Amino acid sequence: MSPARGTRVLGTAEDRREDVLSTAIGAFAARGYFGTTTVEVAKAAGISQAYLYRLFPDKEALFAAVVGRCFDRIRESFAAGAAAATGSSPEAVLWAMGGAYAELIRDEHLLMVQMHAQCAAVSVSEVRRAVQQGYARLVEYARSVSGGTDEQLQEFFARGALCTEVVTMGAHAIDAPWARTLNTGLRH
Amino acid sequence: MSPARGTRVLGTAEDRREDVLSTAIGAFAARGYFGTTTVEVAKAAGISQAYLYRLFPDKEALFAAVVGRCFDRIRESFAAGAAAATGSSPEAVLWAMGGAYAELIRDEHLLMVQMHAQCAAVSVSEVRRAVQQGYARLVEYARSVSGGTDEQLQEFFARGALCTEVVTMGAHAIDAPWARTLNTGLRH
DNA sequence: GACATGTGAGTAGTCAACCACACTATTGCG
DNA sequence: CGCAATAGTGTGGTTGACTACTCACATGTC
Repeated sequence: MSPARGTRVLGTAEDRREDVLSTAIGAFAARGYFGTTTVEVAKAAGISQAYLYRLFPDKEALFAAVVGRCFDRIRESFAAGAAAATGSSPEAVLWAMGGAYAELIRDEHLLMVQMHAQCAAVSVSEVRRAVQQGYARLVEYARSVSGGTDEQLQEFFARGALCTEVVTMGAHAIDAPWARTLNTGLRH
Repeated sequence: MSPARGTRVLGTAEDRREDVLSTAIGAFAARGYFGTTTVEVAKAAGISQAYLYRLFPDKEALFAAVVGRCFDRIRESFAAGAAAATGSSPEAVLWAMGGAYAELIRDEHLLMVQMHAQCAAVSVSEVRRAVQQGYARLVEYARSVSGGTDEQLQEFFARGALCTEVVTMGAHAIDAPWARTLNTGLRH
């Protein structure tokens, strides 16, 4: 039965948590863990700050959960890329995963949260744990699905790291020799 | 003539600014632009917060200056490495510069400010300008002194980016397959 | 006397976290 | 079925601590 007009409709807390995790990526993207207020996150999710604090114990846990969510998305994109790879050599699979990742980060918010997570990892223990665990899963997944060597995997993630740096500093939109050097062959 | 005992000795404002730029690297390292207070920076430099604001117009200019200082140090380390290179091939020179850089970041503070600068670059215009300019100089310097190709230079900076990520998340101290994969051959 | 170096004591505003309370759904029971 | 008790969803308003930035004033230097 559909609810009467004008009355409030309640969802489940779990639904709301999902909403928050999705919208908070956009909220944290610009100024990261320290520079983003919990009010901004709540507003982005369309809930009150008070309720945000009922969904997550504190700001640290909230951000760590958002970071975990970002890693999940990346892992999913790896899987999609690997599934669509033309060929089964490590090179072909890694190349396809890189392409899927490049597609994923067309929305730059995710990339920036990734960067901010690295920064917060320095001094926020729960975030550091999330980043380490996220990377661990990413590396092992990439290894298992591609069968690449340590060197190939390292190169793969090094290019990802460079890509992140280039985009956060805005070099991908600059037309100068130094920027072209960094951008060469990068599919952001 | 040495000043009388117990009286205050004044330096020049320029000296103080230098002090601040050096000590502020340590202050900003842990929590970055948004997470570090100007009081902390002043305390690290041994001056009052009020005087800090006479030396720098605002927090943004202060942090941008600190970032510029970090890039200067990196450039110096590149020069030292290049000077000590055994051989003049691009590979040899880049390898030597990488080694000097690895030596420089034995003090992890510099590396972390570098990371935080990337993050702040997303939303703080003056910092973004400092990062772009710093990278531009770094890339062009590395190119001119090594004579490397775009591909070689890109690989060089990609490994630097990976190194930064690994250290900020603490993976260089972890003994697990995924961490070893990322660390392979990295001289942090 | 003129100017530079340097500080204590603010101010107006912001932030994370909390609490009392209102509203909605579900369940138990006669 | 009726209806009260219970549990879950959601918010306005507050608080105490903190933050970037300022100003009047003191001290040292030429």
